[in-house]
Amino acid sequence: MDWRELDEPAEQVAPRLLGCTLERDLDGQLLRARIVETEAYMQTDAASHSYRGRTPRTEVMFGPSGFSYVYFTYGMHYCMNVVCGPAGMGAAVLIRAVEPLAGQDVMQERRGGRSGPELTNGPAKLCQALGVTRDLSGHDLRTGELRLRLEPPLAAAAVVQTTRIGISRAKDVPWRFYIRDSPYVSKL
DNA sequence: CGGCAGATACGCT
DNA sequence: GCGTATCTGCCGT
Repeated sequence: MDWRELDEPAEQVAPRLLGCTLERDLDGQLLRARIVETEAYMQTDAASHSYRGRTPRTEVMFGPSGFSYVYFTYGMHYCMNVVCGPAGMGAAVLIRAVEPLAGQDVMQERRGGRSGPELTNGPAKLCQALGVTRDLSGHDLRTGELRLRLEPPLAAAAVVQTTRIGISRAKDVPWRFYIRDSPYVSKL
């Protein structure tokens, strides 16, 4: 596991995180999930929270890579990012969808009884399933109650690159990546 | 299954 | 004040 890979620009880290796993310790249970969809956000990017410079909320995006950036939006949802490089730049990768690997029963409970892809096929859905809130923003993903495990990179042929979703600016930038044919992708 | 409205609070202008 | 890196339920096809 070489965490220096996260120092690369977000558009490079985003596809790299596909196939990697998230581990979450919650109420004595271990939850595991495989990342199947990501989006890159760079400081020079009008759609990024870091675009207009440092603020208390986005400070963590400008810090070292390998930490989480969790934000609250639409008055009720959390979304989680993996902070990446280059060092000193406000860049991060949004985790848009994951595939449950362990602890599906807990996730189902947390998701109001839903099952299958509805557990985690969206950035706010996966945060609800995994119990990720703003308390975990700025958390070191190498250790503690929420961890990222780097797995070997996927073959390029298994990765689809396209435009991002749910934004109003820089809509044409192709920085959304997902695993081809994964049923857990938020939207094709 | 696709489109639309409503929920609801926070950060930034 | 206003817009939001969203989700859900409800409607129609």
